Amino acid sequence: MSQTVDRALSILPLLAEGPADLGQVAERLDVHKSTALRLLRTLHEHGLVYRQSDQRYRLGARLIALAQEAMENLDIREIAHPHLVRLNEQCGHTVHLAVYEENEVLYIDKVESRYPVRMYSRIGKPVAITVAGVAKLLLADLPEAERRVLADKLDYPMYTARSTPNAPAFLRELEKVREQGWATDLGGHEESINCVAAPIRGADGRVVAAMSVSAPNVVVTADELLTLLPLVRRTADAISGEYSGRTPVPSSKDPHD
Amino acid sequence: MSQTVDRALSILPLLAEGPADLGQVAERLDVHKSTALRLLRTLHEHGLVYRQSDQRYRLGARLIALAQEAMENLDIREIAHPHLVRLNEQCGHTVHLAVYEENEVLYIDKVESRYPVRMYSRIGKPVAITVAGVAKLLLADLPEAERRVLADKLDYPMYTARSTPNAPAFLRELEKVREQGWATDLGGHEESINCVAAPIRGADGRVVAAMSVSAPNVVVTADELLTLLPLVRRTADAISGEYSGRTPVPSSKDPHD
DNA sequence: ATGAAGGTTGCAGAGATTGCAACACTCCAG
DNA sequence: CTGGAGTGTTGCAATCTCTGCAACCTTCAT
Repeated sequence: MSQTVDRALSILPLLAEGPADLGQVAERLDVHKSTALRLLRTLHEHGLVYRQSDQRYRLGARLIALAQEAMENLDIREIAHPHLVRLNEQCGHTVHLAVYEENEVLYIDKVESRYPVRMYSRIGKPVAITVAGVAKLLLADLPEAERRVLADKLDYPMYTARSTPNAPAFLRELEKVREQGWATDLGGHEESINCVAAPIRGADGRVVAAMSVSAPNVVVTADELLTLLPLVRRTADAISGEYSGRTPVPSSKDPHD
Repeated sequence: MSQTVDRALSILPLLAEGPADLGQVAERLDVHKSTALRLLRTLHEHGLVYRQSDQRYRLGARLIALAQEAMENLDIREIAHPHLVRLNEQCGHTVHLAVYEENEVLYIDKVESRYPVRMYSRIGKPVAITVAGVAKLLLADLPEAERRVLADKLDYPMYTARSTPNAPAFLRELEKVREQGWATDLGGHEESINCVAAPIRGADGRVVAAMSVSAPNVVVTADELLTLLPLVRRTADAISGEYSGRTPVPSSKDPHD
């Protein structure tokens, strides 16, 4: 909508791939070097871009700090965190919290497993959207039309033999998840890792976030993990209740109105 | 340098404070509503801004994902991580890695203490720059002129009675740190928490990052923590060596040139 | 020294951006 | 049901900003 800003912002994902010098940026944006320079300067002034000693540009520290603040402002995260910790204390496995936003599902919180074998994941990292239990729950709650459109746009990488292979299969899975009110991922992302997931709902019943417990086969079998389902659902419901204001929150700072 | 981009980027920190509606954004930017709308739209298209259900805007998920990539591309982080983990296995305490950039010091990696008592800190969070051991090391390495200017600009919050009180004291401390080649923070940020820190240097000898081990009094006394200094320094040196290419890296993917 | 490669600046023309005003929409009160 | 306030949205013309160019500067390697 705004050409200049559009160009400037296009620089960010470009630099996310790795540092680049002025010429490379200009070329990829298809603009004159001087134009690229001025855009980079503006980004630099705002701290979103940093110029390293070899004069190449990369993403700057303020970006990281901004993202940090963005996450802390997601109040679902604040409310959920203590519940996640408690769940982790009870079962010992890795607990994740994720939200959906504009065609992406992101982990926004994580409590690490107490077992030595941990799975790889990181807060802020986009989730494997076609297989993760939390992703299924979040997408299953979208209006049907939107769900169909999105399912068509997605790629269906076969991480393992049990990955969701294509859009129709995915839509069927979402329908199932929608009805049963919980989801699993049994080795669909990594052969040896399973997870059980449950939805967190706002006051209007819409799914605002999803949480999951994950563990590798070597620690517990899929069946054993499934026995945790009631606990996971209870935790999710507790968070839902607090989030939608049904439970008097133990102690919280006053909102500014 | 570029008015349009400048305005657009100014929206980000504004939204970092909390969600805002179109009118509020326009007012704070001192532009017409329609202008603010178009800037917000552009930010939205790039996913940096999200429109929540009540039509207010807040920072978007792509921002978080971008920051994630930014951090993963800091190769010092990649190189250092296994060393930090090993150090944590040896001593059991919380290990931090931090870098300096444009008047800020940021934690870019962290390995949690294995003890139940943990300190609060988060990757991406700006460090308490006047007291943290890692901050002292990073600032101590700046050219003297720059150090003086920066020291003057800083605030000196008295987190505790042992916090650095003012610029002259800070500069003296930096001088000391510079000479001894390591730093501590003994209760300067939180009364009961101490830390020992060591610098990581590039091939040219400049300090590119700093790492620290932190632990609360209730777990180990300050004196006990200090006995870890040689270990911390050895770890930092190992990272320095690998970072500046003196050590043949065990295995690494090919750079694209 | 010399040349090449990349970064930086002033300038005039082109074109994008701006603010305005009118319009759409939602919500609430009468 | 109707009217009105509060917001968000769009078309348009004037203008001010941004763009690309070309010349200049700096750094580095030969």
